[in-house]
Amino acid sequence: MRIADPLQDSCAGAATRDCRHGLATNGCEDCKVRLFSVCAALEVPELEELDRISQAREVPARTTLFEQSTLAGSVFNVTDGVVRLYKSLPDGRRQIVGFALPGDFLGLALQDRYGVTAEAVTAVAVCRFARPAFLAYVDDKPHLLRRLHEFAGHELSLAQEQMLLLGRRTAEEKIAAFLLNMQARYARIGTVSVTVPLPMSRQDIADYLGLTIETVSRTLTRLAREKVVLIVPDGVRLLDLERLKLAGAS
Amino acid sequence: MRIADPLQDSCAGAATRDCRHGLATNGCEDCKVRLFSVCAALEVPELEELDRISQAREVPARTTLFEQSTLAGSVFNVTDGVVRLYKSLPDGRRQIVGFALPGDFLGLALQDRYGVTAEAVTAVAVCRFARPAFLAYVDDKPHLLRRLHEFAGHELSLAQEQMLLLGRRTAEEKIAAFLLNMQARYARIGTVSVTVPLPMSRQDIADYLGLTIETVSRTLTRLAREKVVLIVPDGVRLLDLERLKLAGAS
DNA sequence: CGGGGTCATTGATGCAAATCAATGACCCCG
DNA sequence: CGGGGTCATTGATTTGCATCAATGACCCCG
Repeated sequence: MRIADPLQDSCAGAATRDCRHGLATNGCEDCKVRLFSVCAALEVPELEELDRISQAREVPARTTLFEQSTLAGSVFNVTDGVVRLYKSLPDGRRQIVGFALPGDFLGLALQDRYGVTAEAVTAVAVCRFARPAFLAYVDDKPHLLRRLHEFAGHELSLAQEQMLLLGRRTAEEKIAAFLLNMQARYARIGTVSVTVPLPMSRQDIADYLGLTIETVSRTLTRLAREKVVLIVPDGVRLLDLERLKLAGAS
Repeated sequence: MRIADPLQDSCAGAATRDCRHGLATNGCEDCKVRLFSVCAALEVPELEELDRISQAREVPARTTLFEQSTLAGSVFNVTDGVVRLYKSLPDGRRQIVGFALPGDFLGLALQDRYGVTAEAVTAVAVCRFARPAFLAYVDDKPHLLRRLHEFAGHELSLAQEQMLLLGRRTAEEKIAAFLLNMQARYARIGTVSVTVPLPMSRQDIADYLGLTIETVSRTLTRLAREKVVLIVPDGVRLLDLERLKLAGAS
C-alpha cells in the first residue's frame, strides 16, 4: 500500500502506519499537525475495511474530478499533485477557494452535491471512496465522525481567513500571505526546501487572491527587485521572511 | 420554554416541538430548510437532558460574546437579535465573516479556540451550552453528530460563496447579493415582510462586503434612484427583484 | 532549426472604489 | 429647545488595481 499520509514526515520517529487513504495515521500523540488531518486511531480490522472501499486513481493535469452542484458520488484523498477548487460566475469570472495538496480531502463535507468544482492542476493521484460506502463506514464510528467534524471546522476557519484576505488585504499582502501559506503547507507534507513550489499558473494564483494575472506578476517582480523573494522556475525562494511576514501576517 | 426554532414558520402545519436551543425540531420531513439547521429527531428524554445543560442569556447591543483565539468555552444558539462574526488585522481593518440571526449557532465547529470574534449588533438573546457538557451530550448521539457535520458543511459552502463575492464581484453585485441573501434568511425565520430589516450599520455591511461605508451608501442610493430598492428606516424594501437577481445571482 | 502555442512579464492608460472632506439627519439628554 | 454625539449621505479628488496592448520566454513538435 502506498503511503500518502501528510503527517509521515512531521511526525518523524513515531510508528507510522501505511496509509494511502489519509484516514488513519500513526500514534504520534503530541504532533500538533495531527488535528489538521483526519486521522483516527483506527484498528487493523477497520483499516482493512477502509482499504476495501477505496480505490487508487491517477488523472492527468487539467482533468475535472467533479463539478460544482453535481451529485456528490465520491470522497477523495489527494495522494500526489495539486488540485484547484473553484466557483464560477455565469460570465466566467472565477474564484479559486482552495488548492488541495497531497493529504487533503475533497468532498468531506459529505453533502449531497459538490459545492465547488475540482480540477487537477498537475498530474494527480487520488484515493477514491464511493460516498455510500464511505458514509456507511463512517456512520458507526463516532470517534471518526468527531475527527471529520473537527476537520470541517478547520476548513471553515481557513475559509474565514481567506475572506479576511480577499476583503481587506492589499495586493502585496495577499501575495505575501499566499507564499507564506504555501511554504507552511509544503513543509507540513515534508517538502522542506528553501524554494516554495508553485505548480499552479499565475492565473490560478490571481483567481485565488482576487487579483489579475498582471498584478500577481508585477507584485512578484517587485518583491524580487526588493530582494524579498527570488523567482525560480515553478516556484519562489523566500529570502526575507521577516519582510514577508510583516505584509502577510494575520 | 420559549420557542426560537427558525423552522417553525417555514414548516408551518407540521407538529412543532418547543425548542429554544435549536437542536431539536418538528417532524416536518420534507422541509428543505431542515438540513440547514441542526435539528435531529431527538426524543423527550434527550430533550430534557439538553434542557438541563442549557441556560438562557440576554446581552445588550455591542456586547462581545467571545473573542477570536480565546478558549472556546461555550456553544451558543441565537434566539433573538443579530450577532456579527469577524476577524481583524492588527491595524484595525475588519472583515465580518457572517451575521448570526435567530436560530443560528455560534461555536459549533467545536474547536478548542474561537476562530472569530462575536459581538451583539442589537440586543441579543442566546441559549448557552457549556462546551464540555455539550460535547458530552453530543458524543454518544451519532445521528446528531452527523447533523452537526452537515451543518458545518453548509457553513463552509456559504463561506466559499462569500469568497466568490469578495474576490470577484463588483460593489453593486455585492450589495444586491447581500440584500437578496438577507431577505431569504429573514424569510426563513418567519419575517416575511416586503421590507428587509438591516439592523447592522453601514460600516458593518461595508466590512462584510469588503467595501467602504461610502461605497455602500452610494450604491444603495443609486439602486434607490433607479427604483430597484426603497430605503426605509432600519431596512430596505426590494422593489425590482429581477433587476437585483441579475446583479446578485450566483 | 523554425513556427505556432501557451504563459509570464512589462508598459501605457483607464476606471471603480478608496480616501478626504463637508453636510445632513436623527437621537438623546440636559 | 438646543447642543453634542453618532451615523449616513453626498461631493471632490486620488489611487490601486484592472484593462488594454506588446513583447518576451519557453516548449513542443514537425
